[in-house]
Amino acid sequence: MRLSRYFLPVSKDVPADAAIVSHQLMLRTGMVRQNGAGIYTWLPLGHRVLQKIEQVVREEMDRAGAIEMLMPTIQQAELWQESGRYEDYGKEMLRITDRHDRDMLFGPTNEELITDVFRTYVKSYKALPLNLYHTQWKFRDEIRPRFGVMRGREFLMKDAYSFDLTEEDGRASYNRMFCAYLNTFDRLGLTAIPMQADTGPIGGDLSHEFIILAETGESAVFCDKDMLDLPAPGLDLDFDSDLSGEVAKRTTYYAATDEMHDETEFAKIPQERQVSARGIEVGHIFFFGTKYSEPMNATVQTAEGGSVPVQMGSYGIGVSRLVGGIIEACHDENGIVWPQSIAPFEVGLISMRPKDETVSKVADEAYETLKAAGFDVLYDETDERPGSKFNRMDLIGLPWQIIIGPRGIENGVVELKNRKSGEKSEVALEKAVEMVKAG
RNA sequence: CGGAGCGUGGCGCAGCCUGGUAGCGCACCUGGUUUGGGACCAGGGGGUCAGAGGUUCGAAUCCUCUCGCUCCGACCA
Repeated sequence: MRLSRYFLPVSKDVPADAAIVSHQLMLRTGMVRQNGAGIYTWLPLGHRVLQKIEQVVREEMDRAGAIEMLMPTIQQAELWQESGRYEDYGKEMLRITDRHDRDMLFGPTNEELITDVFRTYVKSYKALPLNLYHTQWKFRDEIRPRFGVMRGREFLMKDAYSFDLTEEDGRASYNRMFCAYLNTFDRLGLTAIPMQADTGPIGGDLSHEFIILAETGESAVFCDKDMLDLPAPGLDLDFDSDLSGEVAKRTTYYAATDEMHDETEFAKIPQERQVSARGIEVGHIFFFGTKYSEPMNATVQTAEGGSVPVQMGSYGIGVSRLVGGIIEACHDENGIVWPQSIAPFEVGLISMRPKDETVSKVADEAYETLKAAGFDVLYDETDERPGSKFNRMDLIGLPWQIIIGPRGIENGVVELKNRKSGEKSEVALEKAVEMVKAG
């Protein structure tokens, strides 16, 4: 993408309304624009990141055997009346009425809809296990939205739903999601800690929150330091195998959020391993058995000819929240430092003298070479001073910068800068391509 | 919903107390000089001062109401 043709409204000034660094940076880099309390327009740069995160989440869900679909944002009230949650959900549910005076709502989550889909089409235990997911906008009329996209009212969430014949199978599905989540967050450059969680209004008895540590996190969290060093299960994990060992490896450690915290248990950890910090919840998984299948009559026939309510779980990842969460974890005094996996562009190409024919020709060629190598490239060929170009590129945090100017051209090299380490090297373009590919 | 604060060009702010032709920095436009870490000079465009009532000869400024936003608390991906 040529910067002169792109839409990238960056700002030097820190917006007064933004209280935390990720929100400030998102506004300064022109990723989002606020429309109202907790409601945001995603501008091109922010939209790119959102889509990249969504894609990583999608790939890991697919790898774990989940199947993608798409459910609507606006739902009819009937299904919610059936499950009983139309009353239970309270004011957080945005209720609306259509022209025929029908009760509708903007979906805060999708258990009812998916259960309805399931009961309509699935009748036999032979179709199980089944895991269906989608990534869709949700609306929760929060009492107090805050911190930009971290607690918006409208937010993008990936939610998956598992269906199994028995509770034991259901727990196996839960374990698959547990491992898939660890891999997902790992790919996003995050250390996410699974923590025993309260099940809240969704219900059920088995639930974990996935928390990333950040000073600006909304909840106090406590865990064993050793947990932070556990590697993710890995992309070669066999999801058809028994994953209870992988899960147990991580659930034996002490890790709890504020509301589940047990000071006595925590004190049993050696002092130097006690981590007391703040965290951001980026994922939440539940196994809730027949909480919805029973009232909504979602049953399957068993091999014996009987009929039982299906065992369900639900698994959410806050995709739009992750944008803020990742920035909280990945920034420095100069701006954002994107992990390569989700950077809006992988390479920022800077032409130092766009008005100089030689420089411009070499830079244009480099642009084509980089694109051909498969990179997303933001090509700054604007006629601005070097300082503002460097600063802008640092601010938006692309992992690699390739700088092309008269000095390098004389020696047949480009300057490659790693945004995270700040390391600069003068190498031939081909070598730079290799280095970027290597990460 | 309880508590605190803020609404003045796109962004950051001053002006309000003590009423009298709306100002500064950034950004933007034009011309020129510049060009390896946010340049300089000259000229220029853009604001129903959140909205509605009221007081007054006169309101960004004083009074009343409404709306919006932010922060702290209880709730949550």
